[in-house]
Amino acid sequence: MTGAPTPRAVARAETTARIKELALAQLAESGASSLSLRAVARALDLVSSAIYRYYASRDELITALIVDAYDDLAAAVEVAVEHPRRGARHRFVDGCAAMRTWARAEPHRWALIYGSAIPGYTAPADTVAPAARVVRALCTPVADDRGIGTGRDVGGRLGAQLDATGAALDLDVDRATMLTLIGAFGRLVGLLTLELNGHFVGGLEPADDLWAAIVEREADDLGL
Amino acid sequence: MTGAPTPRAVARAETTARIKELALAQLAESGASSLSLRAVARALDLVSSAIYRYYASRDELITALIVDAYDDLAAAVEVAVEHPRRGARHRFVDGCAAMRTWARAEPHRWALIYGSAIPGYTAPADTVAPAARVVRALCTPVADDRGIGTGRDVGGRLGAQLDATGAALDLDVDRATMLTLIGAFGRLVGLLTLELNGHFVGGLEPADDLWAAIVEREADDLGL
DNA sequence: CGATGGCAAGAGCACCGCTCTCTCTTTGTG
DNA sequence: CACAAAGAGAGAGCGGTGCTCTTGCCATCG
Repeated sequence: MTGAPTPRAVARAETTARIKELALAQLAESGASSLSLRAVARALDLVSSAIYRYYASRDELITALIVDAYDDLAAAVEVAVEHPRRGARHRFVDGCAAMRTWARAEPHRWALIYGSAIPGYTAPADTVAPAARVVRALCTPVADDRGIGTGRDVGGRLGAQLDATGAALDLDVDRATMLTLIGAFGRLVGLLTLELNGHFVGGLEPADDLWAAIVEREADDLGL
Repeated sequence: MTGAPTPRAVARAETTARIKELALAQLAESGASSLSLRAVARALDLVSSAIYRYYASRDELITALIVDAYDDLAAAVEVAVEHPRRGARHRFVDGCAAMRTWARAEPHRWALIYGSAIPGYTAPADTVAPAARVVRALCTPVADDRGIGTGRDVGGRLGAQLDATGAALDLDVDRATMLTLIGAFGRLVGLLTLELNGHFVGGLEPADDLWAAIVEREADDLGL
């Protein structure tokens, strides 16, 4: 069945990939909300209606781009974090650096996944697994280094939520560490969002030093 | 000159306000990128081209909404922070709570100011003062409580950037505190963005307890 | 009173997402 | 192998968008 893919199937896969590729290029220079299926079709020498053979709607194309972006970012962080010879602290810092590097290189794709949701557009379930992969990758150095513990435990509803989150991410860390990790991830996302959206132009640009200082502090908080 | 505004000027101001008001309503239910001048015109019983007498372009209308959003959020935080009888820590915590309350009540406006920048749209200079007002309001409890100092100083380029930022915000705090404040603001923005965009639906929703725990930690870090 | 200038209207341009129908070609099967 | 089924593109079309330009009305001010 899968032995010899028919020429038509090959062509279809190729066209689908080209559409995504051209959409990405267009995204890079005009942003998500002005992504035009018609323009993609034009660039492909196709009539606009033909696009709908490949993506049922503009939202479906955007969803594909979102999933790709998550996967791409997650892969970048995973690679950065996967240095077996370095200590946990170095791996965490490298993971953070990889995230910022990716975000600065692909600000439009960053905006796609961590920016404001497109109005009326609700992310389908396909996106949650890739999204989780990103935060999981960033957390693995800490999980691998587990055993330190911050002393304080977290109880109540928040404790249960943290347990559930750790389980969903397949991370074996105590609650207090999980809380710190979520806080760290939130901080990274926030600072990156602010930087990419130009909120730092006043006096904090370039933000390399700021980023480094913050990440070091975060590593301290994580007991790395 | 300003003694008796002509009826025409009054009518113009009124129409301008109504346009903004209707645009805001439309924003609330459809999001920024689907804000339609034509729809606003229809709701106003105006022909679409007439809108351009009041706002030269869609971007200009959106800019007006952005400035309003900053001002509104800043006012909310300022009120929350202005309790003279409470201690600095309480005031800071209240300010953070006000920010989250506002963001959850007006997620579309939050997205407008802290979400991904609209493609091709570059925020005009008019927006930086209101934007600074927000972070300044959040920082005032700490600045009022100054004198503690975290011990460590920050040198180099980052130190200068922190000085510049403190000056731009008209805040008299030492560099290490400024760094912590920026980190705190970034974290708040990031967590709020994640929450509003549904990144917590897995297991952290509702995020009230998470928010409370994070803010308490932040207050600790600030030495409040 | 008469000239000026703000204001609304309407037509129009170039674009958009999406649907429908029609035709042609590839595919898989009886 | 022939033929029905399914896939792919083309084209027309609908209702929507931001924005421009021209035209005519009417309040305002010299």
